[in-house]
Amino acid sequence: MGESQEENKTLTIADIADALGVSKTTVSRAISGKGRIGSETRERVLKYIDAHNYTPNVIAKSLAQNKTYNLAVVMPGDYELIDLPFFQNCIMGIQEIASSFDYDMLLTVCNNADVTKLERIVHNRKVDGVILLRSFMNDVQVEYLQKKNIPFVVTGSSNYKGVVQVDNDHRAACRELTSILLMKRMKKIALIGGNEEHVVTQSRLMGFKDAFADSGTAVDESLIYMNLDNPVLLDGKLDDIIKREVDCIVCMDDAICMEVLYKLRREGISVPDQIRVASFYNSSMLETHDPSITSLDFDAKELGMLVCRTLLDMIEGQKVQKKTLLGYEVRLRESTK
Amino acid sequence: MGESQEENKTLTIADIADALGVSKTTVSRAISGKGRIGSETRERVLKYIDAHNYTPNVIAKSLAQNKTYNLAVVMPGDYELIDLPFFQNCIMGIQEIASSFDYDMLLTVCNNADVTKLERIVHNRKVDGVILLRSFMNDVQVEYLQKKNIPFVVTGSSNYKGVVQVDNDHRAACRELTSILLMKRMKKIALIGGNEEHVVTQSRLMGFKDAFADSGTAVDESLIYMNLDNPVLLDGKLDDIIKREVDCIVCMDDAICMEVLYKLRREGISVPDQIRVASFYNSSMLETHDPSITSLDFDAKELGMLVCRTLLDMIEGQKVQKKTLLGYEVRLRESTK
DNA sequence: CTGAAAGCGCTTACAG
DNA sequence: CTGAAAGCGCTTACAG
Repeated sequence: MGESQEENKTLTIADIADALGVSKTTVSRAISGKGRIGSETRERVLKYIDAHNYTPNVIAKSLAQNKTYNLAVVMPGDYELIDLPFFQNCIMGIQEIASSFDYDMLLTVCNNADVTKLERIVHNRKVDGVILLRSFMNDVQVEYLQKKNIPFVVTGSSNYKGVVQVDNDHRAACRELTSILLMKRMKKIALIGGNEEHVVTQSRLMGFKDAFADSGTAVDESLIYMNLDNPVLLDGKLDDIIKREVDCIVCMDDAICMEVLYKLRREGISVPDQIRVASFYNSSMLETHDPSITSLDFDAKELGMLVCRTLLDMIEGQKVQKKTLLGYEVRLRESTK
Repeated sequence: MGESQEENKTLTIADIADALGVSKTTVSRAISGKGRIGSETRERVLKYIDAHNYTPNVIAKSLAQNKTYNLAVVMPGDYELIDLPFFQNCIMGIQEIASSFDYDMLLTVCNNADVTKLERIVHNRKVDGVILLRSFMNDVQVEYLQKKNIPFVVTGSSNYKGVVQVDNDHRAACRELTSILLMKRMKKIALIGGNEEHVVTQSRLMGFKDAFADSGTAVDESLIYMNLDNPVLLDGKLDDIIKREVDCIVCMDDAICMEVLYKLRREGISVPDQIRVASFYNSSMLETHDPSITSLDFDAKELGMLVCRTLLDMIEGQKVQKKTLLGYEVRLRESTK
């Protein structure tokens, strides 16, 4: 009796203990690998588990250990379409690492203005840690998480003290690309940037200025146009920029770059003959564009993987590096010939 | 004594019971609203909870109720870039509904060939139900979920029996758009489709054929090109199609449509003067394209919301409609003038 | 209307 | 090396 194998009845640790004539403690130890246990006993338990296709109840484990084996990933709600591949690849990277450690990923969408979704998740104790996919100069999410003292990592850079961050080295990348443009004897370079509230915008701006400093040239501040993530505003400014007959337009991101290219086409201005164009970011759009557009290239998936690994380390209580910078590549293409 | 309010100590139901001099049972009932309880007692408990910022421990609740308050959303791993906004909007819709019912969304990426990630989640009992963002003619995920007898809903259509599905009415939409093209006296219409394994591809094909049947015209099967999601293959076939001097090219999705437009531009063939173009799907790419491209428009966010609502109903044990069809809009633009 | 008690399926001091 | 027992924070028959 009791020997029948009902496939549907989900096994518990108690069932296994009964079947094997050992205690639940022993079974638990065999599974977790913690605590002393005879290797022969362990083998027996493991073999039984394997044969009967047992999986521990993660919820019960969670309650006992006060851990959820879940990560929250916060995606900004106001993304540009063109940024989607970046987030997506990043998420793929996170997923890959998380699941390999038996963690799951709880995705939520938040605007910087509205953190209630994040609050709910944290307050409900549904996650062991949080990944922010974007950060702001004034970041309500960061402040909330710091206050709550919950492990979190920012994808990108943060100006807040003590925040663990993993980023590509945007500053160095923009510096290098800008230097190349300067070396190609472009004098009047216009820089068009988006939301100044994004930390990455600031990094890019600094990299741009670094290059000028390196070359001993003064930056013409009047050629730096910021906060032009709105297409209508941008369009107006572009009329100015075109009138000023710049050698090159450098766009801080691809959403802006696409608008610029669209405008130039409408105005019948040819790239690169009449004006050069480059972008500080790289979507596949730019690569297949005609002409192809010079840009910077970052590996979003790798970034996601590292962010996730860092967060898991923090959760396990290991020391982690405050700030990790990943590489980049400069893609010189036809638009700056 | 015991009156000090330590902000950091997380309250439990037992603390509240103690403080109020009632039993845990009573507190639980006041919170859940289940079971008989005096309204005065309930008020007292609720007031205390509110004042002390108590949130129930969802994990403990999960264990007791054998429910997780989590949903899994499975995103295909082999998506086209251009489809990303669809998935994203869908996910936004799901999120919105889920969180309003205090459910969270566990996102995972799976190829049809590899369901191990999904299996892990289900096996670990981390979710109460699953949403599949895409389905296949032969769908390992569907088969797995059916076998496991776990509530799930498919976004899109499924040919499997008994699967709950929410979809836009692709067939009717394609029928209507095709009918319009036929009425505009286009005779030779080439249809270019992607992966025949996707259920939606079949629906679109049927809609296309419906329109011909309606108009009493025979479909020229030789003008129907399928499985051309590979750009290189597509390019070759397009040479054929161009040679055959069709009036119009209808693309089953926007990835294909972009390739077609790219090819036509390279060949110096003007749209719509020399050839008309339409797409059975609508990305923002087509709208801003020059010329703008006639296409079908679906509301992905609405779809996501309804899918999620349906799944939640299933989880709560309510009867749900086997198949729900949502509307669409035909966007006639310059490319079929 | 209310409460004592058992239970959900694990983990983990503690004792041996 | 192994086990009995308490505990994680809820829910829910059952009894009153």
